[in-house]
Formats: sequence, structure tokens, C-alpha cells
Amino acid sequence: MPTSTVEDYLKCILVESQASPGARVTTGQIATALSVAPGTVTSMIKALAKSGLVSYEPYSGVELTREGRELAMHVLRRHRLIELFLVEVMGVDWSEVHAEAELLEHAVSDRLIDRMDEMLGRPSVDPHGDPIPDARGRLEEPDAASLVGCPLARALRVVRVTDQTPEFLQLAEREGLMPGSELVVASRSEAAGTVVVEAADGRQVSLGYRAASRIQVAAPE
Amino acid sequence: MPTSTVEDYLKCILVESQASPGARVTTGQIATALSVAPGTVTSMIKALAKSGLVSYEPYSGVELTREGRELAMHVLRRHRLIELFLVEVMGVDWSEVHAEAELLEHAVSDRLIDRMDEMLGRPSVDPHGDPIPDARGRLEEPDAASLVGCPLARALRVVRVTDQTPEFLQLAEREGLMPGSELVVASRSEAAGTVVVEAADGRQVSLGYRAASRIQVAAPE
DNA sequence: AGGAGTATTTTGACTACTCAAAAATAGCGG
DNA sequence: CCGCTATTTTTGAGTAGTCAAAATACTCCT
Ligand SMILES: [Mn+2]
Ligand SMILES: [Mn+2]
Ligand SMILES: [Mn+2]
Ligand SMILES: [Mn+2]
Repeated sequence: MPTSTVEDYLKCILVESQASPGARVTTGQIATALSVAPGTVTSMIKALAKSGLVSYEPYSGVELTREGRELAMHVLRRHRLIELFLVEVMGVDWSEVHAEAELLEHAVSDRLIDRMDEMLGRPSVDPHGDPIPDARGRLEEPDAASLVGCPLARALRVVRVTDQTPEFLQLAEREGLMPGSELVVASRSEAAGTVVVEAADGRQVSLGYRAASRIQVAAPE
Repeated sequence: MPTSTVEDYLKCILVESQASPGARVTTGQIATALSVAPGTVTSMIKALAKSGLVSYEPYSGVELTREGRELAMHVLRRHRLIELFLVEVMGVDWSEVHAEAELLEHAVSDRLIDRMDEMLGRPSVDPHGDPIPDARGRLEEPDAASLVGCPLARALRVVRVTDQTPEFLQLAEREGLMPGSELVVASRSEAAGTVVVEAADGRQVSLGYRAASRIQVAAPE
């Protein structure tokens, strides 16, 4: 059985490689994402390679093997189902569930995960709009536009928020930018690096490009 | 923060010392209960003593300090609330929740535990009839009679089952000996070491002394 | 092509947990 | 009070994960 550390490394590599498909995930990326020293990642990576969970090219980076990806998908499934369970059943705030799920994903049995899945009606997305892999580890990653790349002055709906920090999530909630919320992008200033958004309640919010890129939108239903 | 290993050792020492109050808990007891080698326990105990969580008398055994007991009580509270949550909310079988809670007790936050406590209506006993420490770590251990020591031919009610193995718990369920079940002890044979019990449905079951001592009863409400 | 600067790997060390087997001890039974 | 046995402790070793700092490799700019 993989340790929870191994599970976290694999999940991290999966998520990072989804962010930039095709490219190898680098040591430094992993070190930053997991808040560990670069040398720690190198030695861990070697162990993962020896177990056949990743393929490792020194000075270039890693890629998940079929086995590694399957394992990572199961961890990601557990993580996202737990997040949704915490919000829907336990009434925990969506800004706090990520940290909670980070630990629980290693402690919950497959039987229990399936009970949650059932209770929640086999959901396809978590509270942040992240897609939930199915029980066989299949996942389709929909490519939506962010507030930086979407059309202006058009009615849109938030479908995903890709920043897990409590501060960002609380801000998004306050400003009416949670998944499901409707909005219009009023204007963008390349020079200032800001995006002005009008939320459903009519309030205008100004976001920096960094923040705006974390909010994905689609056409309203 | 204590590791989950430390939490398990402390919980183990607490439970063992409740089984025989006053006496020190021995190295061998802990080794058996946790399925680790005796030498492992000795070194762990020394570390716990250095942290001020137990007082250690070589060749005699350990005792929890005030701080150690508080920590152990919180772990025990988490364990038992999780067990009840799994049975009541998630519909998991009572014979399986112990193993599940053994892991979850180290991963669930205090906030979440309190949500469970609330959802369950501040319960005082878990699915096996074990008392649940309150949020301040207080616990009253009711002393009930077991099927070996209780009066014969009298209507009684099962209040607690003190064996966590799935096999035993499944047997108890099959034979109508779960907490809340009514029964009568028909007879006991000192020589054969057996106790004959008549369950609520009229069926008679014969139990060995070992098994019978694991079932605690009280007067029906 | 040669450096400069950045990223990665290596090295050496540390904490936490574990076991097997050897050594020490306590507590009887005579 | 002496020796045997069961228990406990000690010793030596191994796995898993981590860091700081030194060494190395890659990349890009001049
Ligand atoms: Mn995690
Ligand atoms: Mn999420
Ligand atoms: Mn445990
Ligand atoms: Mn219990």
C-alpha cells in the first residue's frame, strides 16, 4: 500500500501535468506545490520511479506511468468527493474543505467513498467546479475560458474556481463569484492588468489578471 | 502536534488502564494490544515520558499524566463519535466501524468532530455502548455486570459489547445481543464454562465465559 | 564559445518508527 | 536465598521522509 506521502506526490504530479499537458513535471514545481525542499523531491521521485509509478528523466522531470496515474486518479477522486461531502452533508464552508480533505483522502476506505458517492448522487464536480474522476479513474477535464480570455459584455456563468486558498475562496464568495453565479465581464485593461466584473447583484468588482485567470466561465444554461 | 502513532499509544494506555484501574499499564500489554514488538513499546514509552505524556517506571509500567490523559480522551472521543457517525449517518455496519475509525480519528479536525456531535444530538454512547468523552475530556465509565456475573432468570438489557472484532460483533448481531436487545440468562455451567442466554426472539444461545464476559447488561428501562 | 545565473542532484545528517535477537531483571517456587 | 522463567530493556539495524548546503548540470545571453 502506498503511504499518504506517496499519494500526495502522485496527486500533485497529476494536477500539475493537467495544468500544462504534454510537458514533464519538474522537481521545482513539485517542491513548490508541496512546500518541501528540492532535494527531498529528487529522492522521492527516485523512489517512485523504482516502484514504477513515474518515469523519471534527470534534469528534465517526471511523468506518471499508467499505474501511477490510476493511483493518482483514485486519490483525486477521494479528495474531491470528500470536499463535496463536507459541503453538502456536513455544512462545512467551501473555503475550508480543501485542507480538511487533504488529510481525509488518505484515511477514508473505498467502501466509505462509495457511500458518499451514492449519498451525493454520483456527482461530477466538486464544490470548486473541479471534475470528479469516476470509480474507474476516468476523468474528462473540460476546457473552459477564464475571466482573462472570455468575451466581454456577455452573460456568463462561473463554472470553476482554480485557487484553493481560503482567502481567495472567501473573496469569491463575498463578491458573488462562486460556481453557478452569473456575471458579465464589463471591461479589461491590459495596461493595468485588471478585469472588471459585474456580478449578478449588479456590484462591480475589479480583479487582477492573476486572480481573474483563476475563475473559469461558460455560457449560462 | 502528536503523530497518529503517539495518539494510538496514548489511547491504548487509556483504555488498558480503564480495564484495570489503579494498576500501571505494562509494556507487554501495550505490545499485544497494538501488535508491535515489546522493544518498540519500550522506546516509544521513553519518548512519551520525555514529552511528559506518561510517567514511566522501568520494569513496572506506565501511567498517563494529566496532559497525556487529556490528549488520549480527545482521541477516544473522536474515535467513538466517528463510529457512531458511520453507523447512523453513513449506514456502515457496526462490525466494520472500529477499523474505519482507527484511521479517521487521526485525520478529522475538531471542527468536524463538533459538527458530527451536533448532527448526532450530543450522544453519550457509541454503537458498541462505549461511553463518549465530552468535549472537555470528561468521561464516566459506568460499571455494568457482564453475562458472567449478572443474575439468572431475570429480564435484562444489553448495554455494551466490549469486543471490537468483526467476527464477534457479527455473531452478537445474529444472535440478538446488540446494545438495546433484551435477554434472559437461562443458566450457567461453571464446569463447562458456558452461559446459556435466551434472546428476545426466544432463541437460546450458548456462549463461552470469555465471550459472555464481553457482553454487559443492565435492568431494562 | 564562454560565462553567469538558475535549477537540479548529491551528500550528510536528523527524526520517527519499527524489528530481531541479545542482555538484564523481577518475581516466584523450592 | 538460589536458580529458573517470563518479561522487559538494550543493542544494532533498517525503512520512510525530511532539510541544508555543496556540487553539478543545464540554458540563455553576450
Ligand atoms: Mn493529502
Ligand atoms: Mn476542490
Ligand atoms: Mn488509530
Ligand atoms: Mn466502539
